[in-house]
Parts: sequence; C-alpha cells; structure tokens
Amino acid sequence: MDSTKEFREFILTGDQTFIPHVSVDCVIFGFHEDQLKVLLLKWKTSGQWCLPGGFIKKSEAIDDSAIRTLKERTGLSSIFLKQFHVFGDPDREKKKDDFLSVHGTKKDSWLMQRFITIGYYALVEFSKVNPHPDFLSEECKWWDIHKLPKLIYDHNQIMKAALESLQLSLNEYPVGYNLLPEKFTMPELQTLYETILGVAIDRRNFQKKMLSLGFLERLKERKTGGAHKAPFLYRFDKKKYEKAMKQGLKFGF
Amino acid sequence: MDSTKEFREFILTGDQTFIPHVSVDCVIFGFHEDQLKVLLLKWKTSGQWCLPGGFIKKSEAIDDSAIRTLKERTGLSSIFLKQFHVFGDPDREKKKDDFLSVHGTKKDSWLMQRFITIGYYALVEFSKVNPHPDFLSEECKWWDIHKLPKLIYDHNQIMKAALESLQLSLNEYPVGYNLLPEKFTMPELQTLYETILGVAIDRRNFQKKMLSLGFLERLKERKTGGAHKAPFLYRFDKKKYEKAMKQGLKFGF
DNA sequence: ACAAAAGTGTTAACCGTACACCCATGA
DNA sequence: TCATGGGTGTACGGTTAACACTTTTGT
Repeated sequence: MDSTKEFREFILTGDQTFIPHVSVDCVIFGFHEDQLKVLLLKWKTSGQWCLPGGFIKKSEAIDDSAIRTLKERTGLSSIFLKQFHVFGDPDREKKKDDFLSVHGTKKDSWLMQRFITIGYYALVEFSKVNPHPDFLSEECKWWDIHKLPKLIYDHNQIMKAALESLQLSLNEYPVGYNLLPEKFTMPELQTLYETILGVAIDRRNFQKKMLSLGFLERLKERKTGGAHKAPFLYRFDKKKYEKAMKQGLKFGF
Repeated sequence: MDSTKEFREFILTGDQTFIPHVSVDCVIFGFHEDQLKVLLLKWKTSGQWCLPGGFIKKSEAIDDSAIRTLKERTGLSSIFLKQFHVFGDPDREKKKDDFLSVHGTKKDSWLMQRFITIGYYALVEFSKVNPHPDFLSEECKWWDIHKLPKLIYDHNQIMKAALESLQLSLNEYPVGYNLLPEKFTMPELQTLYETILGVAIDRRNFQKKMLSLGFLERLKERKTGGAHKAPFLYRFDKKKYEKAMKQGLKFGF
C-alpha cells in the first residue's frame, strides 16, 4: 500500500481498528560507539521529531502493541521491553491541531482527540536494527541521548522519564545483556554503564563486581584489531544469570 | 442523589463525562494493629470484592482522577499517591458480562467494553480514613494484606504488583511518613517495615539505621499505657528529610 | 520478683573504594 | 620505546550483621 493511501485510511477508519484515546510510545535504546542512542522519527511535512509509537488494536494486549511498533521500526522480534510510565495530562499534546492539520487531519478525526500514552522503553542491539520510518514519517534515525532535538508534545519529558527508569533498572537486571552484541569486552560493558549512569567508574572495581555476580563467561578469544592490549571477550551465561537472579542479585554502582 | 438514580445516569451517560476504555484502580494501603491493610469495596448484588477505582473525566489529568477516587473513598485530600503499572490484557476483565449485567448494565453500554486500567497505590494514615462505598458498592472496608478474599477480574494480580512496587519504594523514600500517625514509636516503625517486606529485622540495627538517616526527631514524650517499658515517640522532621534526600539517601534492609 | 519489651553499645565480617604494578600492542 | 589501554592484586575504611547487657513497666 502506498503511504498516502495508508495514511488516509488510517485517519478515516483508524477508530474502527484501534482503541481511542490511548497510545503507546516507545523509547528505543541502543548503544553504539560508546554512546547511548535512541531511535526517533521525523514527521512528514511538519518536520518535527518524535518517539516511535502506535495504537492499541481493539483485541490486542498493550504489550503486544508495543512489540508490534518495535518490530515495525527496527525489524526485530525478540526485544527487551519495559513499561515505565503513563502520561495523561489533558494538555500533554501541545499544538496538536497544528501538527496534525498539516498532515490533512480533520478537526473531528479520532486522532484529534485527547490521548493518554503508555510509555515503554526497549533495549536493542544497535547493529541488528534496521531503522524503518512509518507512513507518518520521512525519516527514522538514531540520536545521541545527550544531543536530542526538541521533540513533539511531551516527548522530551517521556524520554527523560525513560532514561531515569533505565538508570534504576541497572540495579535490577543486567542491562548489557540486551544492549550489547553477544560477545563484548569488559571495557565496552563498563562504558555502557558509565554512559547510562553518567558517572565514571573505577575500571578494576567494575570488573571485580561484574565478575562476582557470576553470570559472565569469559571466552578464550580476545578482541583484536584495536590498538593496545587485546581485551578478553565475554558473553552472558543465561543459565548462571537466572540462577543468580533467583538468589537475589545485588547490583549497584 | 440516591444511588439507584446515580447508577442509571452513570450507565447511560457516563461516556459523555469519561474517557472510554480507560479506568483507574487504587490500592489504598493503611497500617493498623501491626498489619498492613488495603481498602476494598464489595459490589452490590454480585457480592464480589474489588479495588476502589474510577474513570477519567474528559479534561482531567489521570493523577487527578486517582486523587478524586481516593478522596471519595477515604475522605482524605492530601494523600501520597504513586502510579505503578498499567494493566491492559484484552481478557483481563473475566466474566465482565456476568458481573455488570447483575447490575442492570446493557450489553451495548460503554461500560461493557474493554478497559485498560492504570494502577495507583496510595499510602494513608489508617485512623484518618472514613471508608465510604461508592454507588456501585454496598460495603467499603479494610482487609489484611495477607488474608485477602478472591477479587474481581485481575484485581488480585494488581494487588500483588502494588505490593511489590511498595516494597521497592521502601528504599526510595520513608514510607512511614505517610502510613503512620504524626507521632509513632520506633517499634511501630519497625513493624511497618517488617510487615511490608515480610522479613524480620534486628531491633537494634533498625533503630541505628533509621536514626542515622537523620530525619527522625525524638520527642521528649514516651508512649505510655502499654505494658512494659515506655518507648520514645518520634516524628518525621520534614526539613531534615528533604535535606537528606537532596544528598541522596540510602535506605535498604 | 519476674517476664517482656525497650534503650544502648561492642565486635567481627563484609563490601566498596582507592590505588599500584605489570603486560600487550600499535605508533 | 613509549604512550595507552588492559589484566590482576592489595590495603584501608565504612557499613552491616550478629550479639549482650541494662532499664523500665505491668502483673
């Protein structure tokens, strides 16, 4: 279906498919070149940047709605996903009329009404993602978390809340498992933590702690090619991780 | 307005007042006689127990909707409130037809449609609460958290999630400030923590830690009347608490 | 006087932090 | 060979956990 037709159908008959007044927005985190990134969409015509999002089908679980959005924007099926907050101020969609009318949406469309949005964040392996815009957007690309543009509506606020939630999650489960490729080095894992938390961590203490948690498996290979001493490669041992989690894991930096 | 008329109007015209498909459910925690309690409602006719909840007015912030519900059920205006999770499985309201038709709701009512519910938990001072049923319910009373009846729909699951969220919150802020009366003893505070966490804590270490956090003020009075040695009374010092929070507080048991 | 609960203090184990040294690699 | 980054070990200090003793109060 070409995107103009898809969009028209969406405006006119979307309320037959989707639950009105409720949307889902996804903060998709990736990690690349020592930077924490998020995937953003650029709206056609209005040129505004926003979070990838979607709507909930009438018989769909809200998590499945987020999974569907993720799949469409990244091409990935198996994704770590966490619902972190709901945003429901009646005036959260500032200048909605302006933005949507540019796209040809009529005043009485279901889209013009107030939406309560459920915020999810996702952790994905950067290299596996194939950014793919939706029919509302002309571009879909990664942005550095610390160099974000001004986003539409309250999306900057949603971003901020997602990052804070992610920071708390660092102490609950090994975030690196979802953000890094299968094999990674200890310095890479450390940079990930430092980037998310925004603090510096002592190299030696970090390694000690991570290894003490017991779910990292050191491989016999090393990462060659870079300058300087070749670091070991590690990977997560899922069995050990699950065993450790049952006993109550204590992260914390 | 008598409650039959109120109910009829609610069924027929509620969709003009409220956002469809979205509800709010509140887990109201109180602490009484060394037990953690929750306030539950008993539906008229069907006799099922459920969480107090409500709907969101068309121009109302979702938090305000929860605040309104709290006010109506407890009489309290100033309440600690936290949104903790959204429940949106399409089949979360099992046997909804049965429950609502008992109340005279027609199949095509807005109420019969699927609802996504936003879970909030509240911390209230037990003695200040005046339990007050809504027009759908015949009774509103406290239940021991560990002796709950079978609740309607997925409300038992919502309860469980609320308790787990509360347990995590113990390490973020002083929960006792909202659950205890202004003046309280150290053993009372300790029992509160033990009840929420479900673990035993050493009496002496608990006191040491709590006092070290620096926001408790020991009064010159003691709690008399009970058997045995009269314990000191304490109260939260809000200024010291806020100062301590800015420096980053570390709770944890 | 006694049991039960509350106030206070001491000790040892553990963990986080800081830091020093050596090794490997490419420029 | 030198600068840089990576691997390993140790020592100190603070926090937590375990535990003993005294005081108060009602029965």
